[in-house]
Amino acid sequence: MPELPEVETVIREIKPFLIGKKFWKLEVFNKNTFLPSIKDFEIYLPGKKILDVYRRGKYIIFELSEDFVMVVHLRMTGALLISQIQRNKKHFCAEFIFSDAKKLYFRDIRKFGRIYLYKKDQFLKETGINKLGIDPIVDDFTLKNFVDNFSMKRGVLKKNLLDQSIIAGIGNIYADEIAFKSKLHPLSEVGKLNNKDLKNIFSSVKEVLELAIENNGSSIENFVDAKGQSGHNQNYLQVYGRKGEKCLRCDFILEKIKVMGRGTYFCPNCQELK
DNA sequence: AGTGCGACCCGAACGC
DNA sequence: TGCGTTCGGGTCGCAC
Repeated sequence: MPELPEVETVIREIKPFLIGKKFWKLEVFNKNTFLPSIKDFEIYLPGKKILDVYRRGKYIIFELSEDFVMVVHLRMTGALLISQIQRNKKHFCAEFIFSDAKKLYFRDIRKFGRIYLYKKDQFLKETGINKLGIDPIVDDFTLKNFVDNFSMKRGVLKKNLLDQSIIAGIGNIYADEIAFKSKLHPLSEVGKLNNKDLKNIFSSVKEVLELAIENNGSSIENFVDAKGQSGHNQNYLQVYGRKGEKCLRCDFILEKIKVMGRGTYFCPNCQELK
Protein backbone atom coordinates (compact mmCIF):
# COMPACT_ATOMS: atom_id res chain seq x y z
CA MET A 1 0.00 0.00 0.00
CA PRO A 2 1.38 3.34 -0.93
CA GLU A 3 2.95 5.12 2.04
CA LEU A 4 5.42 8.00 1.87
CA PRO A 5 8.21 6.10 0.03
CA GLU A 6 5.84 4.65 -2.57
CA VAL A 7 4.24 8.04 -3.20
CA GLU A 8 7.70 9.60 -3.49
CA THR A 9 8.65 6.92 -6.03
CA VAL A 10 5.58 7.66 -8.13
CA ILE A 11 6.27 11.40 -8.09
CA ARG A 12 9.89 11.01 -9.15
CA GLU A 13 8.67 9.22 -12.25
CA ILE A 14 5.63 11.21 -13.22
CA LYS A 15 7.09 14.64 -12.56
CA PRO A 16 9.37 14.92 -15.61
CA PHE A 17 6.61 13.44 -17.77
CA LEU A 18 3.94 15.82 -16.53
CA ILE A 19 5.54 19.23 -16.04
CA GLY A 20 4.35 21.61 -18.74
CA LYS A 21 1.58 19.32 -20.01
CA LYS A 22 -1.84 20.78 -20.68
CA PHE A 23 -5.05 18.90 -19.79
CA TRP A 24 -7.32 18.32 -22.75
CA LYS A 25 -9.85 15.61 -21.88
CA LEU A 26 -10.86 13.38 -19.01
CA GLU A 27 -12.48 9.95 -19.30
CA VAL A 28 -14.11 8.81 -16.07
CA PHE A 29 -14.93 5.22 -15.19
CA ASN A 30 -15.58 5.71 -11.49
CA LYS A 31 -17.31 8.89 -10.42
CA ASN A 32 -16.70 8.43 -6.69
CA THR A 33 -12.99 8.98 -7.24
CA PHE A 34 -13.56 12.67 -7.92
CA LEU A 35 -14.17 15.44 -5.38
CA PRO A 36 -15.86 17.81 -4.95
CA SER A 37 -17.60 16.45 -8.07
CA ILE A 38 -16.94 15.21 -11.55
CA LYS A 39 -18.57 18.38 -12.88
CA ASP A 40 -15.82 20.56 -11.43
CA PHE A 41 -13.26 18.53 -13.36
CA GLU A 42 -15.24 18.82 -16.58
CA ILE A 43 -15.58 22.57 -16.19
CA TYR A 44 -12.20 23.59 -14.86
CA LEU A 45 -9.59 21.02 -15.87
CA PRO A 46 -9.40 21.39 -19.68
CA GLY A 47 -6.72 23.88 -20.70
CA LYS A 48 -4.98 23.94 -17.31
CA LYS A 49 -1.23 23.48 -17.41
CA ILE A 50 0.77 21.44 -14.88
CA LEU A 51 3.31 23.78 -13.29
CA ASP A 52 4.65 21.56 -10.50
CA VAL A 53 4.15 18.14 -8.92
CA TYR A 54 5.14 17.49 -5.34
CA ARG A 55 4.28 15.50 -2.24
CA ARG A 56 3.17 16.12 1.29
CA GLY A 57 2.66 13.03 3.48
CA LYS A 58 0.89 10.56 1.21
CA TYR A 59 -0.75 13.26 -0.92
CA ILE A 60 0.36 14.04 -4.47
CA ILE A 61 -0.14 17.71 -5.28
CA PHE A 62 -0.40 19.05 -8.84
CA GLU A 63 0.01 22.77 -9.05
CA LEU A 64 -1.92 24.00 -12.10
CA SER A 65 -2.20 27.25 -13.98
CA GLU A 66 -4.84 29.84 -13.04
CA ASP A 67 -4.41 29.01 -9.32
CA PHE A 68 -5.96 25.57 -9.45
CA VAL A 69 -4.61 22.57 -7.56
CA MET A 70 -5.33 18.91 -8.23
CA VAL A 71 -4.59 16.48 -5.42
CA VAL A 72 -4.31 12.69 -5.67
CA HIS A 73 -4.42 10.30 -2.72
CA LEU A 74 -3.73 6.68 -3.66
CA ARG A 75 -5.06 5.26 -0.37
CA MET A 76 -4.72 1.47 -0.51
CA THR A 77 -4.45 0.34 -4.08
CA GLY A 78 -4.41 3.45 -6.24
CA ALA A 79 -1.85 3.81 -9.01
CA LEU A 80 -0.91 6.57 -11.44
CA LEU A 81 0.41 5.08 -14.66
CA ILE A 82 2.16 6.80 -17.53
CA SER A 83 3.48 3.87 -19.51
CA GLN A 84 2.47 3.81 -23.18
CA ILE A 85 -1.04 2.66 -23.96
CA GLN A 86 -2.65 0.51 -21.31
CA ARG A 87 -4.33 -2.50 -22.86
CA ASN A 88 -5.74 -4.13 -19.78
CA LYS A 89 -7.99 -1.47 -18.33
CA LYS A 90 -9.38 -3.52 -15.48
CA HIS A 91 -9.96 -1.38 -12.38
CA PHE A 92 -9.26 1.83 -14.26
CA CYS A 93 -11.07 4.80 -12.72
CA ALA A 94 -9.94 7.59 -15.02
CA GLU A 95 -7.85 8.53 -18.00
CA PHE A 96 -6.38 12.03 -18.29
CA ILE A 97 -5.60 12.99 -21.86
CA PHE A 98 -3.22 15.88 -22.54
CA SER A 99 -3.06 18.29 -25.45
CA ASP A 100 -0.11 16.31 -26.89
CA ALA A 101 -2.31 13.15 -26.84
CA LYS A 102 -0.20 11.56 -24.08
CA LYS A 103 -2.14 10.00 -21.21
CA LEU A 104 -2.06 9.62 -17.47
CA TYR A 105 -4.10 6.73 -16.06
CA PHE A 106 -5.55 6.30 -12.61
CA ARG A 107 -6.18 2.69 -11.64
CA ASP A 108 -7.56 1.58 -8.29
CA ILE A 109 -8.57 -1.97 -7.46
CA ARG A 110 -10.53 -1.09 -4.32
CA LYS A 111 -11.61 2.34 -5.45
CA PHE A 112 -10.57 4.03 -2.20
CA GLY A 113 -8.29 6.50 -3.93
CA ARG A 114 -9.42 10.10 -4.35
CA ILE A 115 -8.66 12.92 -6.77
CA TYR A 116 -9.51 16.49 -5.76
CA LEU A 117 -9.68 19.71 -7.72
CA TYR A 118 -9.82 23.05 -5.89
CA LYS A 119 -8.63 26.59 -6.11
CA LYS A 120 -5.29 27.23 -4.45
CA ASP A 121 -6.83 28.98 -1.45
CA GLN A 122 -9.17 26.06 -0.70
CA PHE A 123 -7.29 22.85 -1.35
CA LEU A 124 -5.42 22.60 1.96
CA LYS A 125 -8.61 22.71 3.95
CA GLU A 126 -10.76 20.64 1.60
CA THR A 127 -8.32 17.74 1.24
CA GLY A 128 -7.16 17.58 4.87
CA ILE A 129 -3.57 18.44 3.94
CA ASN A 130 -3.67 21.27 6.46
CA LYS A 131 -4.08 18.70 9.24
CA LEU A 132 -0.85 16.91 8.37
CA GLY A 133 2.05 17.05 10.77
CA ILE A 134 5.69 17.30 9.80
CA ASP A 135 6.82 15.47 6.66
CA PRO A 136 10.05 13.67 7.56
CA ILE A 137 11.52 14.04 4.09
CA VAL A 138 10.43 17.39 2.68
CA ASP A 139 10.14 19.38 5.92
CA ASP A 140 12.78 20.40 8.41
CA PHE A 141 12.55 17.18 10.43
CA THR A 142 14.96 17.72 13.32
CA LEU A 143 15.38 15.81 16.56
CA LYS A 144 14.12 18.82 18.47
CA ASN A 145 11.04 19.21 16.27
CA PHE A 146 10.28 15.56 16.68
CA VAL A 147 10.81 15.30 20.42
CA ASP A 148 8.89 18.51 21.18
CA ASN A 149 5.92 17.12 19.28
CA PHE A 150 6.01 13.39 19.89
CA SER A 151 6.91 13.21 23.58
CA MET A 152 3.81 15.21 24.49
CA LYS A 153 1.50 12.57 23.05
CA ARG A 154 -0.42 9.90 24.89
CA GLY A 155 -1.17 6.33 23.99
CA VAL A 156 0.94 3.61 22.43
CA LEU A 157 3.85 4.00 20.04
CA LYS A 158 2.23 2.55 16.92
CA LYS A 159 -0.89 4.66 17.21
CA ASN A 160 1.24 7.79 17.28
CA LEU A 161 3.44 6.67 14.39
CA LEU A 162 0.31 6.20 12.30
CA ASP A 163 -1.17 9.57 13.28
CA GLN A 164 -0.77 11.74 10.16
CA SER A 165 -1.18 14.90 12.21
CA ILE A 166 2.07 14.17 14.07
CA ILE A 167 4.34 12.75 11.35
CA ALA A 168 2.91 12.69 7.83
CA GLY A 169 3.46 9.70 5.57
CA ILE A 170 3.92 6.63 7.78
CA GLY A 171 1.48 3.76 7.21
CA ASN A 172 1.08 0.27 8.61
CA ILE A 173 4.17 -1.33 7.08
CA TYR A 174 6.70 1.34 7.97
CA ALA A 175 5.23 1.88 11.44
CA ASP A 176 6.16 -1.73 12.25
CA GLU A 177 9.58 -1.34 10.67
CA ILE A 178 10.27 1.84 12.64
CA ALA A 179 9.22 0.24 15.95
CA PHE A 180 11.48 -2.74 15.21
CA LYS A 181 14.46 -0.58 14.31
CA SER A 182 13.92 1.44 17.48
CA LYS A 183 13.90 -1.80 19.52
CA LEU A 184 10.57 -0.81 21.00
CA HIS A 185 7.37 -2.84 21.30
CA PRO A 186 4.60 -1.22 19.21
CA LEU A 187 2.41 -1.14 22.34
CA SER A 188 4.95 0.85 24.38
CA GLU A 189 3.42 3.88 26.06
CA VAL A 190 4.83 7.03 24.51
CA GLY A 191 4.77 8.69 27.95
CA LYS A 192 7.24 6.12 29.28
CA LEU A 193 9.85 6.63 26.58
CA ASN A 194 13.15 8.21 27.57
CA ASN A 195 15.39 10.52 25.53
CA LYS A 196 17.35 7.65 24.08
CA ASP A 197 14.15 5.94 22.89
CA LEU A 198 12.93 9.13 21.26
CA LYS A 199 16.27 9.60 19.56
CA ASN A 200 16.07 6.02 18.27
CA ILE A 201 12.59 6.56 16.91
CA PHE A 202 13.62 9.80 15.26
CA SER A 203 16.56 8.27 13.42
CA SER A 204 14.59 5.11 12.61
CA VAL A 205 11.85 7.15 10.93
CA LYS A 206 14.43 8.80 8.71
CA GLU A 207 16.44 5.68 7.96
CA VAL A 208 13.49 3.36 7.29
CA LEU A 209 11.81 5.82 4.93
CA GLU A 210 15.02 6.81 3.14
CA LEU A 211 16.00 3.19 2.53
CA ALA A 212 12.52 2.47 1.16
CA ILE A 213 12.74 5.45 -1.19
CA GLU A 214 16.14 4.26 -2.41
CA ASN A 215 14.52 0.91 -3.21
CA ASN A 216 11.57 2.47 -5.08
CA GLY A 217 9.12 1.45 -2.36
CA SER A 218 7.75 -1.87 -1.16
CA SER A 219 5.57 -3.86 -3.53
CA ILE A 220 3.03 -5.41 -1.21
CA GLU A 221 -0.66 -5.32 -2.01
CA ASN A 222 -0.29 -4.40 -5.66
CA PHE A 223 1.96 -1.37 -5.45
CA VAL A 224 3.56 -0.52 -8.77
CA ASP A 225 5.25 2.69 -9.80
CA ALA A 226 4.18 4.96 -12.62
CA LYS A 227 5.76 2.68 -15.20
CA GLY A 228 3.99 -0.34 -13.77
CA GLN A 229 7.15 -1.70 -12.17
CA SER A 230 7.47 -3.19 -8.70
CA GLY A 231 9.66 -1.71 -5.99
CA HIS A 232 12.36 -3.69 -4.20
CA ASN A 233 11.98 -2.65 -0.59
CA GLN A 234 9.80 -5.64 0.31
CA ASN A 235 13.08 -7.59 0.28
CA TYR A 236 14.47 -5.32 2.98
CA LEU A 237 11.54 -5.36 5.41
CA GLN A 238 12.65 -6.68 8.80
CA VAL A 239 9.35 -7.57 10.48
CA TYR A 240 6.31 -6.72 8.37
CA GLY A 241 4.57 -9.88 7.12
CA ARG A 242 7.08 -12.20 8.84
CA LYS A 243 4.91 -13.79 11.54
CA GLY A 244 6.32 -17.14 12.64
CA GLU A 245 9.70 -16.43 11.06
CA LYS A 246 12.95 -15.76 12.93
CA CYS A 247 13.85 -12.27 14.10
CA LEU A 248 16.76 -11.01 12.00
CA ARG A 249 18.30 -9.47 15.12
CA CYS A 250 17.91 -12.15 17.81
CA ASP A 251 16.49 -15.32 16.18
CA PHE A 252 13.33 -15.25 18.29
CA ILE A 253 10.05 -16.14 16.53
CA LEU A 254 8.19 -13.02 15.38
CA GLU A 255 4.59 -12.51 16.40
CA LYS A 256 1.54 -10.77 14.97
CA ILE A 257 -1.04 -8.89 17.03
CA LYS A 258 -3.70 -6.28 16.35
CA VAL A 259 -3.09 -2.65 17.26
CA MET A 260 -5.79 -0.12 16.39
CA GLY A 261 -7.35 -2.80 14.24
CA ARG A 262 -4.16 -3.18 12.17
CA GLY A 263 -2.03 -6.24 11.70
CA THR A 264 1.14 -5.56 13.70
CA TYR A 265 4.36 -7.57 13.48
CA PHE A 266 7.09 -7.46 16.11
CA CYS A 267 9.73 -9.42 17.99
CA PRO A 268 8.60 -10.20 21.55
CA ASN A 269 12.22 -10.60 22.64
CA CYS A 270 14.21 -7.63 21.37
CA GLN A 271 11.48 -4.98 21.14
CA GLU A 272 11.09 -3.73 24.68
CA LEU A 273 7.60 -3.07 26.06
CA LYS A 274 7.65 0.13 28.08
C1' DA B 1 -10.58 17.29 22.77
C1' DG B 2 -9.68 12.39 22.53
C1' DT B 3 -10.98 7.71 21.32
C1' DG B 4 -12.89 4.07 18.82
C1' DC B 5 -15.37 2.01 15.42
C1' DG B 6 -18.07 1.50 11.01
C1' DA B 7 -18.10 2.72 6.18
C1' DC B 8 -15.99 2.71 1.94
C1' DC B 9 -14.27 -1.45 -1.54
C1' DC B 10 -12.93 -5.89 -3.59
C1' DG B 11 -9.31 -9.53 -4.33
C1' DA B 12 -7.05 -12.92 -1.73
C1' DA B 13 -6.99 -16.06 1.67
C1' DC B 14 -9.35 -18.97 4.45
C1' DG B 15 -13.00 -22.38 6.22
C1' DC B 16 -16.20 -25.83 5.54
C1' DT C 1 -13.99 -28.10 -6.35
C1' DG C 2 -16.99 -24.69 -4.91
C1' DC C 3 -19.19 -21.70 -2.28
C1' DG C 4 -19.53 -18.40 1.59
C1' DT C 5 -16.91 -15.67 4.97
C1' DT C 6 -13.24 -12.92 6.71
C1' DC C 7 -9.43 -9.88 6.26
C1' DG C 8 -6.85 -5.81 5.27
C1' DG C 9 -5.47 -1.28 4.55
C1' DG C 10 -6.03 4.91 4.87
C1' DT C 11 -9.04 8.21 6.01
C1' DC C 12 -13.37 10.33 7.08
C1' DG C 13 -17.29 10.88 9.87
C1' DC C 14 -19.96 9.79 13.44
C1' DA C 15 -21.01 8.49 18.07
C1' DC C 16 -19.61 8.66 22.81
